[in-house]
Amino acid sequence: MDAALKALAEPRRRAILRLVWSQELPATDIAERFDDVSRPAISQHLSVLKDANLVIERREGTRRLYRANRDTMSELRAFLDDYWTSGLERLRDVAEAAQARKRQTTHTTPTRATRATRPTRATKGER
Amino acid sequence: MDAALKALAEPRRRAILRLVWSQELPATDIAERFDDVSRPAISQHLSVLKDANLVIERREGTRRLYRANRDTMSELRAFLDDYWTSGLERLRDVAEAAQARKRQTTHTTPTRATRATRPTRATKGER
DNA sequence: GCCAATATTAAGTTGACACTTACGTAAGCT
DNA sequence: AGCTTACGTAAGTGTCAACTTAATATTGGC
Repeated sequence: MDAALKALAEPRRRAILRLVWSQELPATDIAERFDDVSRPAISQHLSVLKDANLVIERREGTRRLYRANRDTMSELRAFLDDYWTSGLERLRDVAEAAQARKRQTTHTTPTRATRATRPTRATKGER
Repeated sequence: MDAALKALAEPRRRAILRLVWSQELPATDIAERFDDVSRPAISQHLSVLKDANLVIERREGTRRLYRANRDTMSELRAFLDDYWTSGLERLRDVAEAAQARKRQTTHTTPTRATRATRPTRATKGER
């Protein structure tokens, strides 16, 4: 999902994905729509999209036909919908935020040494 | 919308956005959750998120409080839902693919002047 | 086998960007 | 005023990724 999001951050790839959204197209056809970029560039973009599972490649003779993988797109949407609101640590964070703030205003923090209540780190590992 | 998508491509920023999703937090509190990155780095991320309209900044004394801008998030979702399926030029593009291919074999177009017959390129300008 | 067509891979360049440390700035204390 | 806290900005660095041109697979037809 991380890969998909990163792949979509690039406008050119969104344009490509759009082209093959409702049509299967060979690489050449896709590259021809872009007059400001070389064919290898498109090929590389297609590779990224394929790795992110956003397009599906089908070989036919010497040609490679691409079409959007809509399933991944809906998975992505589900991910975006859930990601922020998925609870549990959500609640923990909120609770400790208040406590952290309180710790600060209640009294002039005597020292920084009171590290006993170390705050839970944000999840670096992306869930 | 482009900026929002690009901002979300970075995992750290997603983590930050998650932190302030249901709570307003001062910059320091946010930075404290990340032990593997410096405070200025977080500040820069917050700046990006703010530019992308994904968070809202509120000043209170010397502190700056951040919270997620959920409106932008739902706009983004709507954008993702519509972008690929929004028809019209979808069909035009497909139709003109063959034409573009044909035109290439003819004489090199002398000037860009023929605006009327100019093919609608894949939207580089994002819609 | 050889050639042409289709497309990716290799190698290198460039610009963006996620970081770092150092410094600047603004608001509240005492 | 001077100090501290809270935070952003400047400047520099290393890495990554989007592109280029040149070279390299595959496939199909002769």
